[in-house]
Amino acid sequence: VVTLDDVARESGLSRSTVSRVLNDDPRVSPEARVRVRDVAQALGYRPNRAARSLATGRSGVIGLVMPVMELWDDPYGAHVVQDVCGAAAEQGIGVMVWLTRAAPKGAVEEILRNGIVDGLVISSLAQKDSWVEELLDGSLPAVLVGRHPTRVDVSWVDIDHRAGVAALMDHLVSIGRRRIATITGPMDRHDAAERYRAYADALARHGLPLDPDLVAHADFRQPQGAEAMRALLAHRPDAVLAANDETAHAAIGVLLAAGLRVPEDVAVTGFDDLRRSAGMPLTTVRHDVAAIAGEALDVLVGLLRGEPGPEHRMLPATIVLRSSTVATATG
Amino acid sequence: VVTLDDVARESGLSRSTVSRVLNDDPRVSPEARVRVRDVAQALGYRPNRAARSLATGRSGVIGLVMPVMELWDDPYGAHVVQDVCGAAAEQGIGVMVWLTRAAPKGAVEEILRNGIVDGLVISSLAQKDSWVEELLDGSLPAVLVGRHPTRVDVSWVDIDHRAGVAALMDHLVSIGRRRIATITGPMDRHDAAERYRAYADALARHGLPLDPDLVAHADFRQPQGAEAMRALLAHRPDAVLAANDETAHAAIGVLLAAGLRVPEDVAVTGFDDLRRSAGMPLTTVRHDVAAIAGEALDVLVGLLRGEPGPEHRMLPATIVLRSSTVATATG
DNA sequence: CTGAAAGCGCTTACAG
DNA sequence: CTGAAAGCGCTTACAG
Repeated sequence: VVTLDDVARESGLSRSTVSRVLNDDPRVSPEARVRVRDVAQALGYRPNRAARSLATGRSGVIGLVMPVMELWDDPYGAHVVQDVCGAAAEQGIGVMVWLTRAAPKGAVEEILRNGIVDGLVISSLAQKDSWVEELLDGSLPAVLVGRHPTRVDVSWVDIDHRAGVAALMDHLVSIGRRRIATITGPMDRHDAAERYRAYADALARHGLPLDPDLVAHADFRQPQGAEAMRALLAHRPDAVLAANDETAHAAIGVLLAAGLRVPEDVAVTGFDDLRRSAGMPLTTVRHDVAAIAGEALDVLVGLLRGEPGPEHRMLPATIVLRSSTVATATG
Repeated sequence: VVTLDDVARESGLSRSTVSRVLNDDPRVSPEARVRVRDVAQALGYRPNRAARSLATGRSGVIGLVMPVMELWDDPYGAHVVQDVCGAAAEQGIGVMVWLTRAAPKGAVEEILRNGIVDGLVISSLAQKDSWVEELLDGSLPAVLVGRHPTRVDVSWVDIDHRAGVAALMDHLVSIGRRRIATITGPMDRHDAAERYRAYADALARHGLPLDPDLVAHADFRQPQGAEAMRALLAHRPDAVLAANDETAHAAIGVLLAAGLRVPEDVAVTGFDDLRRSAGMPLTTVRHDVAAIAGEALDVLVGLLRGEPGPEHRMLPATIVLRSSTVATATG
């Protein structure tokens, strides 16, 4: 393989200069810059990451930690993995993934001291995960994705779940719905809890009662979502705010099977807009995971550069109207 | 941080000896071994991976490459990620994950030359993925997970899909079913194609006709699976071999909704047994992804040690009988 | 703007 | 069985 020495020899310059060019150090003459670039290109030079890492003390690799369960619930988790990896790749940063189990004994220690990652992106929607706290108390710079923790001393990036749901509720009320039911997600998850809270808040804001009969619990997945919808049926809602798109699709299936029209008889909303589904076009909130991942990486890179933390970024939630609530919508 | 030098100084031995102890080199006296271990422990020494990597030319990190789509289709993909990471962690090996998109231009180059991984675990069920070929033609040792490629010069680990389906079919025939329908997976995937082939083979073996009306196509996911089952309903099958568990559950839902009894009127089988579902206990084939991941890692570690390849390992498929085919089964 | 030199923390022939 | 020494391929003050 070709090393920095080879490039130096071939270009007639010193290793120092070659190194500077490769690291975009401004203290290099334009001529040297061009020459080095050309030679490096011609020789197909690629810096040795281990050597660089040893010299600088940084690896150019970050860790992504996520409970493996989040890969199950809905498309969200997979999007996080994909988009964090994508955003990192764009910056030449590598990603090591730890999919933690429920009780990751020793895992925290292992992650913190593995000695290969510079910092951490942590995705945990669970309301209380002791291992997250342990990780945050460790020595690695870290940023939380998709969670608004109770702790205010940690950096996080999240979208505004409550604003999104508030917009959906306003929309439902504006089209004349008054018996608005909800199917929640797993309430031990931060995002599900936030969305439910926003549902309750919106009812109050519009002077509507919070009817327990109109609240059904599910787990973000279709089978449970369908079950919840069947339970709701007896109470004749004229709208259903589902905690996510999967659940919304399941609900629509049940409604149609029961001979009801969507949206004429019952309007249905979802949350996420992560994948084009076979079902009816959904009025929903766009959960832009790619944007979240990009922001998270941005925050982490800042921390790695020594910028002061913590940094908090709340991304706006965009509502999209489609035919599950608006009969005339093009979808 | 504490380095190897610190351990050497503190233990009164040379760096060479300390290094040997840490690498389990047999040429060390028992006394030295104990002394070094104690001191290292007391000081909380952790080897610097970059330094070790630079000295040895190996990183102790492998790459996992998988099309991001496989995370969507069914629980299988997520299991691969989880189990490969788990198996690697047990051996102190790190994993970098690349979730490739459909057309990963530049990605192959990036993966091959990123300079940080020693070898690759590649998971691709697509029948033809040009990037897989490119990766295999690269300079990194690699093992394929869950695929039986056309190329015979590459190492792979897979379970015996055909044997699994054959066993399911024998079982269905043995309980008297003759109008056995199937709901396939996406036929451009190797696993789906294998399972379908085994279905056809089994029919022939039992002298049963392959009736096109009894074949419906789906994509491993519930909505399409339900659709396929509805299409099948008109042709009155007495059994349904679904391409995976998700599809089987969807099929059962449709059957029950149509007023049919499972298994009395229609027996249903799945494939995977990856997660405990809320639905009816399924007769299925156990797809032991953890075992596959373990074998794959074993093969890769062997290749990294310089053992000659390619290595091929076909794992047996275990069939489990439950109440979706056997009314008396305990589930 | 450029280069010689030291150093990052390990491993591994080589000599004893 | 043990140690002194060279080397892995970079970066970065330091001097010019």
